[in-house]
This record gives sequence, structure tokens and C-alpha cells, in this order.
Amino acid sequence: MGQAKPTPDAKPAIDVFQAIADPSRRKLLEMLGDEEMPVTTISSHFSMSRTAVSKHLRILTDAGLLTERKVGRETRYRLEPAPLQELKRWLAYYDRFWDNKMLALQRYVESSDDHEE
Amino acid sequence: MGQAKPTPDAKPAIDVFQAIADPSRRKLLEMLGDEEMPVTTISSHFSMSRTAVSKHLRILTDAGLLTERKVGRETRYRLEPAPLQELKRWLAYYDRFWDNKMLALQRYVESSDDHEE
DNA sequence: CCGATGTGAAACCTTAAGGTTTCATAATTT
DNA sequence: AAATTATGAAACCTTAAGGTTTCACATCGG
Repeated sequence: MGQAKPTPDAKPAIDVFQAIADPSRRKLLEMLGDEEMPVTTISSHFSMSRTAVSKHLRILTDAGLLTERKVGRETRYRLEPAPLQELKRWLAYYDRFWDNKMLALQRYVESSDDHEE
Repeated sequence: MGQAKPTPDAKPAIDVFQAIADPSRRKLLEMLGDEEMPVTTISSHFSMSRTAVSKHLRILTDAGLLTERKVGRETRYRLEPAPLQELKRWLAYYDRFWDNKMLALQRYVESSDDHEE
């Protein structure tokens, strides 16, 4: 299971792919894009406990996807989109496969020396 | 934990976000982009057991990210990029946050009526 | 027909992920 | 100062995720 690689003293930081895997966390990102919000307000939009939401917020923050800001007794969270760039780069690699024409040609070329056995 | 929504008789299919969350699976997708490969060949690139790789292949297939094709006694897998479009669409929503100028303006507007408490 | 190959299914194990409840602490109000 | 509000930390529970090993089967090569 855990693929967390402690790496002696480096960032045990959470992987972006892992962070966005959970639907609740995706919802959080969506909610916090337009405006900063304190935990209680945020959790009022979920059916799970405030504490659970708080944990998700921590995970997202550790992944660099949210920023925390203390204002009085409350902690406000807001979207920090930067880490999503990594996802975008990862996806970009697959762009070439989306062009069906190129894909068809590619398969044709491959099949020329190895047709079907 | 399980966020699987059975939905009476629809696709219990695996969520793409979940499917790509595991690094081994991302490696599999990368390997199977250019050419179709049978399980044994694929698993030779991993340190885990062939059976474990086989399970990852199933998960990716269920997520629609791989296609299976039986050829004799072997099963060959190949990348099926289509489902990645969903990810791309999801990411596209966040594009507006990447333009720092717009972000700065947006924050300025917001702060006009609620400055800092 | 027989032994070697290629795979998937089952049963099981360990651990982390997602939740909950309870408790402690700090800032706000009255 | 006392009561209230906002949160995070701890301790715990349940279950699914990622692995392993063992077993059954189908296909291939002789």
C-alpha cells in the first residue's frame, strides 16, 4: 500500500495525484478557488464531521494545493493552483495519443513488422 | 475510504482520478502507450509480483485506461487515452487561476469590501 | 498426450486512508 | 473573569488498497 517514500529528511509532502484522488478533496479545491474560507464555513457544506474536513484540508495543504492563513481564532484556506501544473505536464505527455489520425498511423507502422502472430 | 457509489446497475467502474493516483499505475500507462504488451513482459519491469501487476492492469482496464486483447495464451494490454479527457476537462477549470495577473485583480476586487478584519 | 508457459481467481496479510468522538488550547464576547 | 467559538491533536475503529502465495486453466511446443 503506502508508496510514501520517507526520504530521510526531505518533503514527506503529499503527492498531487494522491491529493486529488479523493472526491471530497476535489470539492474542497473547487470551493476554495474563488474565496478564502474558515474551516467551519467550509465544513458546513459537507456531511462529514468538521474534524474530517480539517484533515482533508491538511492533506491538500501538505500537497501545496491550499494555503493556510490564521486570522484571529480562525484559519482560512484558499486554493493554491501551482501544483496542478505538475498534473498538466503529466497530461501533456498523452496529448499525442488523442489525435486519432496519428494514432491510426502509428498502429499501422507498428503492425508492419509484427502483424498478428 | 470507499467512495464507490454502486448505482444499482451502472458502471461500478473505477474513477480515473483514483486510477492514476498510484505511481505504479502511472508507470504502466507510460509503458503501454507506444506498444501493446503481454503481462509477463510488463511485469518484468516491476519489482512486485506478476499477480500484483496483473491487478493494477485490471484496475486501469476497469477505469477504461487500458484495453485488453487476448492473443493465444497471452493477454496484451495497451493504452486507451480517452478517459484522460475527463482529467483534462477538470484541470481546464483551474486554468483561470494560473494567470497571475487575473488572480491579482480578482483578489483586489474581493478585498474592496472585506479588507482584513 | 505431456510438460512448459501465461494468466486470472482466491484466500489471506498488513497497513494506511477516511471517519468519528473526545480533549486541549487560543481568541472573542459579554 | 466566564462562557462561547474555532480549530487541531489524539486515540480509535473499519475497511479498502496493495501485496503475496497458492491453485486452476487454457494454450503451445514437442
